[in-house]
Amino acid sequence: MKKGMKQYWLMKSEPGAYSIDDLKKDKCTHWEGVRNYQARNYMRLMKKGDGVLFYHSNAHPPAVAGIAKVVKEAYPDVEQFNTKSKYFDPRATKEKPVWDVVDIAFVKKCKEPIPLGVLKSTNSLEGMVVTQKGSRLSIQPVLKKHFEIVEKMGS
DNA sequence: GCCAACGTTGGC
DNA sequence: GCCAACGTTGGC
Repeated sequence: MKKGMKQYWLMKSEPGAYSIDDLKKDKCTHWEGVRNYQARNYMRLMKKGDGVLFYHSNAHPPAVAGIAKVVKEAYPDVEQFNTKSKYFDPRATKEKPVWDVVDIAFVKKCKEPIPLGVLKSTNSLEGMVVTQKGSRLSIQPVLKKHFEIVEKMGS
């Protein structure tokens, strides 16, 4: 990836836990609680300004609900040090943190959420990770062309 | 609520 | 290092 080249991602959240409306209200949030190495590694690749498809998982239907952007690149998740937190990790130390967060900001909400079923049946989105069977990863890379198609579908 | 698809853990 | 058991995610 060339320096300065904008990248695109999809980030999943259960709307009952944190929805696009919560992000709209908050304007900006720490994406805390990622406890999967592959997802963490993708977060570490994120650059300020990258585009994010905000996806509602475990929703009815599951759908892309809006657009966000990266405003702060990966830094340690304070919850891993908090013994009271469900995200506490006894292996993590301040010197050697294990888990990171990024900060994302609200950009816009889709006029209508774009259901997973529609993404799957859109030929031009073929190969998009979220449409593949068993795609549980909570953070996924998205191709520029796919991001732009989905963004257009939501406006 | 079911279950497929993973990821993680721990015994060996 | 292998792999069975277990836990979690998330669509349906």
